[in-house]
Amino acid sequence: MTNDTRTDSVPTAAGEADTAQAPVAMAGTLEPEAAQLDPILTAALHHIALHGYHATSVRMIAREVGVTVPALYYHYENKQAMLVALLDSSVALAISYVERALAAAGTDPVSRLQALVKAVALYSAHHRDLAILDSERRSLTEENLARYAAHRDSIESRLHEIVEDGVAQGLFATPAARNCVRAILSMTQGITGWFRPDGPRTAEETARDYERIALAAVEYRDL
Amino acid sequence: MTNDTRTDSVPTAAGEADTAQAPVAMAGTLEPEAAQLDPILTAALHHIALHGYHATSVRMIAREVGVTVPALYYHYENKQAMLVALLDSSVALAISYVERALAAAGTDPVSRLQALVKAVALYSAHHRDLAILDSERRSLTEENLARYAAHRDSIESRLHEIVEDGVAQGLFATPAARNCVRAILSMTQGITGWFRPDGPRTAEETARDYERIALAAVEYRDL
DNA sequence: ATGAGATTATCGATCGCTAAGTCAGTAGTA
DNA sequence: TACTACTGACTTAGCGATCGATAATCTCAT
Repeated sequence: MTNDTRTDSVPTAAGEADTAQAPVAMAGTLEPEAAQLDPILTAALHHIALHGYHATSVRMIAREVGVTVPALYYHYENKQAMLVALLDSSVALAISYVERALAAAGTDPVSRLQALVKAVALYSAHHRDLAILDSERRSLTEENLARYAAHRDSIESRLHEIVEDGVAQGLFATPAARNCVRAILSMTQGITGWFRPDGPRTAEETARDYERIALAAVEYRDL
Repeated sequence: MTNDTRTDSVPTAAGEADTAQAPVAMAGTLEPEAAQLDPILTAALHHIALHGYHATSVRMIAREVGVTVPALYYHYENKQAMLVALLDSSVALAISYVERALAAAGTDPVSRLQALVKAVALYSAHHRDLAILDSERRSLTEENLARYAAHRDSIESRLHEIVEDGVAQGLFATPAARNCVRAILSMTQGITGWFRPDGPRTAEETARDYERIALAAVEYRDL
């Protein structure tokens, strides 16, 4: 009972004292909205992102929350339901980044490609734990995986449209659009693997690098 | 105690007819050398690549090999030692791909970049199971991880040298060499996530796409 | 008095791992 | 050739710990 697949987002103020939004011309501001996770999911995310789903026991989660194990099962049907809820939140947040960026990006394939790459890069850097969860999708049951994959693929579809558009308009010269899309998404999600918030460069600087690399990858000639 | 952390000499003489060993180092030819894994590691690889280290029990491995659990412990000190042996094999094979390709590539940064990307791409496509193991490195103990990371980083260092070289010679125009290197490696390793040997395109065709994308990414102007 | 939300206590299954025994093959000795 | 000793490669049996999950009960605020 009481399982909920919806993403409950309580719109409290995102108390993140982060660096100011990048004043990039014509690109909409992307505010990292705080992922509103209940204490159980927060603890689950912490452990799963660090050690993986199968290496995380419900007892670890309960201990971190400060409750006993059955309290977890009052809110979630089983352990898998917690992973599902986390992946739902994760993909929802990623898509909200992308939608918001594209909505502010106009119709030019160049600025749309930049916007999408910036969105995924900032999401990957600002929400590393959630973004890393993507690698835990193989622990989903078949139907849960199918649902997740559908949402996830929507981002790839958006990117594919943009690249095809750019090729059709003669802006991008890549002869391998499909693999270009895969490459761009792989490399941008790869940011989760090395980016550290206390590292030498900010997420915004990193995102700008990746925007340029992505434009170069599709062989945009006027860089 | 039969402990032995180094290259395990375990029954390898499984009479399996595999591809002929042809250590030919012709320019542009990368012979995928068969990964020589004993039956235990073969079974372990199969399960771990599919479901992950922590989701794989020693009983599953034993069952697939056709022996009992203690037989596994006669050859490997513990479960972790099997993962270590697999990751050792994996990184050794990857490096052998890269070394062989670079040895045949001359000194031109363009052809060296192509060679390295081709090597990693073909490794990722031809040995998906081994390549996917990279994501299991977080299940290593601290010192095992350090050893693995050192080997793994050597490939990144090689690529970084090549890119810096190309920039110094005015061949590559990228203003973000470090992130370019990360992006190229991420995207190329990402091939393991979608490539299927029975898919519409061969590993070699895919590798050629990625060579071009990588050259474009470092902003090589004469594509 | 009721129900949301937590607790105590415990279930059977499975986990990684090991002590001790079996047994075929090989080397050494006469 | 025949007997002995030894070793490598396994098996049977089972250890203690932990796993995900549940039944029954308790505690309050409404």
